[in-house]
Amino acid sequence: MSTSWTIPTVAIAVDLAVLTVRTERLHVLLVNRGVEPYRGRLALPGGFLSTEDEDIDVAAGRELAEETGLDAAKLHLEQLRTYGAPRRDPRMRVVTVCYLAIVPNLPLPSAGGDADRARWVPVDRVLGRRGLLAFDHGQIIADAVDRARSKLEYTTLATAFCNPEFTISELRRVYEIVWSEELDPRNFHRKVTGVEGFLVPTGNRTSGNGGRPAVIYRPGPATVLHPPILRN
Amino acid sequence: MSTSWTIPTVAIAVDLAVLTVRTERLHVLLVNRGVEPYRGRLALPGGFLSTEDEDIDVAAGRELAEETGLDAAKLHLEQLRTYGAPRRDPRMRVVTVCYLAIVPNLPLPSAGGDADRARWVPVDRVLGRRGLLAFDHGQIIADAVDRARSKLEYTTLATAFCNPEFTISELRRVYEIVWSEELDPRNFHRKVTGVEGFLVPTGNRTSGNGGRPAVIYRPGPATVLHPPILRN
DNA sequence: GCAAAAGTGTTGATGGTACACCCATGG
DNA sequence: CCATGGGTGTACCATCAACACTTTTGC
Repeated sequence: MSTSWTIPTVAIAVDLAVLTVRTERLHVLLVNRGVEPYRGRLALPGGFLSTEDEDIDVAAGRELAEETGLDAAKLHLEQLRTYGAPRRDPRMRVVTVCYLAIVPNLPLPSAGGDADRARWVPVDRVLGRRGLLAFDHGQIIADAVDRARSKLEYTTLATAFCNPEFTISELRRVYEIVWSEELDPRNFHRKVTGVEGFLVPTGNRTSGNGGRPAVIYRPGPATVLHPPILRN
Repeated sequence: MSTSWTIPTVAIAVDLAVLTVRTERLHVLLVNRGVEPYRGRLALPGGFLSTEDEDIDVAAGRELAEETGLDAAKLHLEQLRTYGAPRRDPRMRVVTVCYLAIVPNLPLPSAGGDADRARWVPVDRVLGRRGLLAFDHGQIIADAVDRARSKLEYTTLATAFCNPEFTISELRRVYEIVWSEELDPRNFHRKVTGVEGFLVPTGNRTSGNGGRPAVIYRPGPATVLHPPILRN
């Protein structure tokens, strides 16, 4: 249970709550547990922290890159919370440092992985259902979704859900899907274009979608929204 | 380096950033380190987590009660962040789960403790000074102050700095001192009395301070501020 | 009365919602 | 031409900063 040190040691895990928007719903990345405990249930991707010289934030980024196949430096990744209830893992004392990651609608969630590797699950299918998720991962997902919903209001987080180039309609759909709330397209347009540094026009426009072509934007340098875009 | 398990173990510490307002300044509770490393420097109060069955949130509450002599259940305590840089402690790999606590102006910071026990230090004296604090505790205090400043805007956190009964002037001084910003007393009064569930009048008034007596309030049931009280 | 602190009323600026209206494309 | 989605103008409403003004105490 402990090492030869007089200071007791505890296992530390790093888990990821990776959120994305796909097929008009908010999804979370989950893996099928192949081992006990909670064998067969769904769990957040993650792993134990080694004693090697790796910052926990870096470890989370490495995990994220492994799971998504993308460069974690280009994705949104932030610490969410640390969970340390005494018997959350029946094997031993485990404290989990959890991270919230936001990724765009990836073409392949787990292209070159194992059979039972990560898959996207709609958030509203896992929340409120008991017996589906391992450990306290239901609570963690709920906290992650709360954080994401809240940060859409006063930060530029929504662009992390979008591809590198996107239209204002696509950005608005992110808000609507994450918040489960309809927004007025006209007022939304004015709000987001009015925030300095939020959106940078690429100079290109969409075509072939029916209707007037939309200006295509890239994320700007701003990280906070002045003024914020508030829910109801 | 590791136990008989294949899972390596790491030491987990729980540290507290306890903030209060006293003598018209924001203070943080610090202890003098009596042992290496960083012997003689100031550090946040805290300790290692044992493997015993104690939730980390509960462990933080116990630490807070020990340091302040107050019932932690009646104080504001929330998780701040977890710090896990590889060499933040030169002895071994230590990951620290940090908590932010807010307490009123206590009559005694460390009444019945050791000689070099905890003491209150003005925040503006420790921030930006190198060589004064142990470990990465300067960064942690900066994060704690940021969190507190931000939460005054949209939560009822400010009442946690006040005694159980307080006037609107006292509440305003909390905002002004934590934000380092002067507020208009008249508009502030209207704002805080306009938020439902923020303040509950006790029916009593102050006397003997010169000037018109102020109504004395208790904290109400609200935890979030609708509408928020914003900085400039 | 006078100083000091508490509390109210009012005005002009600003930001938000609701919605009428115009623009640019595909079919 | 018409449907569809993109984008602008505007009227009305809530909120807020600024500050004149009233209230209630101690001295």
